[in-house]
Amino acid sequence: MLTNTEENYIKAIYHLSVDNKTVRTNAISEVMNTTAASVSDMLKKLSDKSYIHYEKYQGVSLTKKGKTEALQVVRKHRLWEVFLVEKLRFNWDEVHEIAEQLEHIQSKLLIERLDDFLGNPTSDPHGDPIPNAKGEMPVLRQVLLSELDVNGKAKVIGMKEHSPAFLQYLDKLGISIGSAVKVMDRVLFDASVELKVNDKKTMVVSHEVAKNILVSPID
Amino acid sequence: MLTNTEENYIKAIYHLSVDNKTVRTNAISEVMNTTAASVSDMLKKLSDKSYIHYEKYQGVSLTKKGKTEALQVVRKHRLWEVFLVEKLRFNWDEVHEIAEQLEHIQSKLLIERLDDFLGNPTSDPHGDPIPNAKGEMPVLRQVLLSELDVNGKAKVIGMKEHSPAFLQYLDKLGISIGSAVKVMDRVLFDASVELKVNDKKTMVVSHEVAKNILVSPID
DNA sequence: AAATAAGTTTAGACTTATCTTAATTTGCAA
DNA sequence: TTGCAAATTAAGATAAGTCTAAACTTATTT
Ligand SMILES: [Mn+2]
Ligand SMILES: [Mn+2]
Ligand SMILES: [Mn+2]
Ligand SMILES: [Mn+2]
Repeated sequence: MLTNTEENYIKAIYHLSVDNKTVRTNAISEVMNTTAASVSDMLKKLSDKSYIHYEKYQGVSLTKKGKTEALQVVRKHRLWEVFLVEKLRFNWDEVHEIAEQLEHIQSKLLIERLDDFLGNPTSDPHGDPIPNAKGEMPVLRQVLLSELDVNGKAKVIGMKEHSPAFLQYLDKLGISIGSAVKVMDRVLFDASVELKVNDKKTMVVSHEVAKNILVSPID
Repeated sequence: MLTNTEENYIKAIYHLSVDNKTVRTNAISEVMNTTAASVSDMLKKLSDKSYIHYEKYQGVSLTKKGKTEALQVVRKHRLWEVFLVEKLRFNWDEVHEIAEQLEHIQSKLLIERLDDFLGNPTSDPHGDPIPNAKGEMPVLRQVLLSELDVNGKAKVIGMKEHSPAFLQYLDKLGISIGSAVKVMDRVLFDASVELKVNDKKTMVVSHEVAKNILVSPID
């Protein structure tokens, strides 16, 4: 089986594989908080066990086997986060560290029973999708921020408009992919949206802006 | 903090400390499935960290600190077992291995929330008492086997009669302290009890026998 | 008291997993 | 084509846990 550290490396590679580009050693060393040399060691090991495709100096990508493994770890992490929030009444910002431990518990049966117990959730408390037992990601419901109900929470998953002016404006507001947003209010007059971003900053954006932000609702 | 292995050693010492006698190296090596030499190494380490009282060649006992630590691990183990059986619908004979992993998860808050979520149970699915957050063992409810309801499950915690004849008879039946018993039926005519022991053997014992066996009901 | 057996400890070393520093090599962009 | 950033290797350190073999202690017999 995989050690906890191996699982963490594979998970890191998975998360760094946003587009289908190869993942670089330095990128991994950064998220794993270690040196490039250590990463090279581990890449060799993971390659020998055929969890990754590895060509020296060219970065890595997960094999089918590696991706399956990564998705299982992600699945466990997110299911445990749901458990902690839904059943044990943790806040969504308190659960990550504990889930980092729980995700390594080995028992297929346990995780299937947990999944059922939680009602087979499709996303975790942060709005991230939960892969099913086969490692398939659910298709995310996606709506425009302008369509979200008042008090609705969601996670920003993309922008419809890509002009620098728009993106720079979002930057200034502190809104980016992955941001958690909550609609605090909607102005009747012009459909401007009062938002809370990442549970911190409150701001108002115009309807024009809101209808260019794609979000995935969090139940 | 303690490593998982250190926690397991301390727990083993705790379980071996039935009376207040000292625990011998060989006894530990047996339950830990390792050699006496390895145990000696570890005892030195645990002694240096003052989890145990250790005099060479004289066996060990837990210090106050060590006992507290042991009870926390036992508490976690048993609470997780309750969770697995009560919430995830595992059978009581399927939960031990998983609890062996879960008992090492580090988070005070988690275990307190879990305890509340489970309704602050005082015994685990095997009838073993669950220490509270302070490490105090609950006083077990205890009744005579003769008083247990039909379909009631319990754990044997002692005998009232201590004659060799009685104890040898119990031996032959396979009933000892720690045995799980379930009352399958009670004969109206003479109050004989039909029992299932350790989820396996079914047998009939007289009322005279049943009223000399102390048990602790499992809810 | 010596001898013996049983139990325990020490010495020394091994394994596995992971990390580090300090070269060295490679790929690629200017 | 050269210079540099990125990546790899070499060599070794550390930590945790384990083992075998030899030495030692304690208890029990002669
Ligand atoms: Mn998380
Ligand atoms: Mn999450
Ligand atoms: Mn158990
Ligand atoms: Mn138990």
